[in-house]
Amino acid sequence: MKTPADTGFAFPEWAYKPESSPGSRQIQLWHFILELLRKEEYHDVIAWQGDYGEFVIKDPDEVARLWGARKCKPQMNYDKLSRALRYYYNKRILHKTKGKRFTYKFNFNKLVLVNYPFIDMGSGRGVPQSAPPVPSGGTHFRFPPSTPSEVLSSTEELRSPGMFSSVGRRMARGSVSDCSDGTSTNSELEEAVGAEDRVGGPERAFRSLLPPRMPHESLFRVYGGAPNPGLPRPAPRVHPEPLSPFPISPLPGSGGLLAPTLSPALSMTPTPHLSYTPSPSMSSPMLGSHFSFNPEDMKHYLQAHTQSVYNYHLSPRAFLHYPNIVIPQPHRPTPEKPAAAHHLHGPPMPLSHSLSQQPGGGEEGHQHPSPFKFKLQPPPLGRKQREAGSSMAASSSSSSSQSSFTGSSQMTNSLLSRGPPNIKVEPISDIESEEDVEVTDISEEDEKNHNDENNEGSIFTPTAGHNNHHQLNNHHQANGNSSSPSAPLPQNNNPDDDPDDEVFKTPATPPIGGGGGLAFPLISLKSEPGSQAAPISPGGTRCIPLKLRFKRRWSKDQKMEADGERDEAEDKKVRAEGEEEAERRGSEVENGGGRGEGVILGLMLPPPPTQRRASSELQRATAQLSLENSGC
DNA sequence: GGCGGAACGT
DNA sequence: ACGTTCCGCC
Repeated sequence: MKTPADTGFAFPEWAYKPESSPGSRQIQLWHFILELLRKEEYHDVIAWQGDYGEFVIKDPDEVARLWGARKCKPQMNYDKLSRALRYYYNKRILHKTKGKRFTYKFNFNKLVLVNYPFIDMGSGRGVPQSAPPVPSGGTHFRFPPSTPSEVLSSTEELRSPGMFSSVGRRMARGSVSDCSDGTSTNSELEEAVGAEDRVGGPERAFRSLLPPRMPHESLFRVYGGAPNPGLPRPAPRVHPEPLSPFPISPLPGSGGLLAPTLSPALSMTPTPHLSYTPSPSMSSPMLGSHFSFNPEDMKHYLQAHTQSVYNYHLSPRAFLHYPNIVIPQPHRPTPEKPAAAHHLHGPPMPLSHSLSQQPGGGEEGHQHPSPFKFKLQPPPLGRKQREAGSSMAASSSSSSSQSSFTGSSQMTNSLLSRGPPNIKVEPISDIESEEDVEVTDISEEDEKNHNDENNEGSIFTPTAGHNNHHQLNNHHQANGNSSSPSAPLPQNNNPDDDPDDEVFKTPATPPIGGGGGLAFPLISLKSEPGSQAAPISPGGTRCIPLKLRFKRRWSKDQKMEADGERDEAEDKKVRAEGEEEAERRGSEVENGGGRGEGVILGLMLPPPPTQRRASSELQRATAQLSLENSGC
């Protein structure tokens, strides 16, 4: 559809659809809420509160007014707004914090991230409201290229300012407009937006992303940055000015960033998958093991996130650690993937230049889009059906599984590449779900649950558990030992995939491949095989061309997806039965369930090639995010 | 305050 | 799909 080919990413509908996407023409309530949350000016009316993703509407009437202004619905009031919010329960975008008035909580697990990798929700427990969205560094993010498609299609676009320009215009325009109604309340937001317009260099933006604070780092198993295990949070958060959150500020070029900082998105989300899984998605090709991720993949992935970040200027938390991720492999010596390994240690990839390098460095590379797919949330069931159920029975009637999407992570390349990427992974005992582990918690702690909720989880997770373990082992071996030559990862991989798969998978970018676009994958492939050989071994196992690996993985993924869908269906049923609570927790669930849906962000793989939307969408969405304000 | 159905609009 | 509006119920 939209831009088909080009893109590599597919997102969940709600998350990214153009319409739903943040920037989309018609802003969605949750995007709007997020927007308010990230602006200090509105902290008196709405702010992050205690738990991760939890926010409180301090002034319901004002929030409603602002929302009404944005939507040109002067009649808006909290009662109506809250109704809209309640619809998000089913979608799993939000849930109500019981017992607290006007307090809701985002289920970031699944969602967002993609779009808003950086959001910082309250920073977890620790930080109450503040959650500054801004990434550290003061860098402000910029919107991405105007449209995803563009981005995807042409690598250059990302870099080129021109892209932005278009966006900027839109934004600008948007800001101005008022509702015909006469209520022009939106001015405030809009102003902010306007500020955003300015476009800086995209590149900078990337760099800028940094790792802000990591609240829960500990939570995550892996964190990259070896360097900063705990970032002291120096001054990480810079709040942007109220009005203009994203000033132009150029980043510090050089330094910025830790280059490494990768996408936070992951981190934030509870969902593990992404977070960490960088690999998986990417990994598909490479490693299967838990963590495996190729540097390349990671890069791509990260890049993608980064972009998102920019786009959204969300907060950084997400990033946490990507910079160098080290994976400890307690048990098995082998690292994940061969390729990865060397990448990590060794030579920076070509791609890397973009982010990793310094500003002057040059062009960034290319961010080729690679399609990922993610599955996000499960589709909510319609209650209608339920009703129907009376007659029909709620059974599963409709299947609306939107859950999957793909995204591509184009950008990641650079991220990882930076130097020696070390990825640190915390010990994984668990296994199985890397994913689970990874993310976990962040937010959730509070909730206990675990249970089910996961409906979502259910979606994906099929059997991962068992398999995973098994697989994992394999992976490890593969990686480390290489003893198992044949199957190093890819094949079996299911393992990694699985979880990851669900999480995100990366296809090889087939579609894209052709030609025009660049598929990053391709690139990576080339690079790998190339000279650097895998450290691994003689055995050569790993040598498998990435392409093949991807392919294999892909296939699996697809299968997986299929499973996933089924799960969803089940999910729905379950829900129907009643699991409200579960649902609520669902979000949190991630911990446990992990894999489930979340997926998050982006990483999941793409399913059928056909589906994948392009990355373009992604970008588009991001770009639009900013636009949202404009509204009416 | 909060929930969720229903009709309706886009 | 995604609300918006209205409304009854707890």
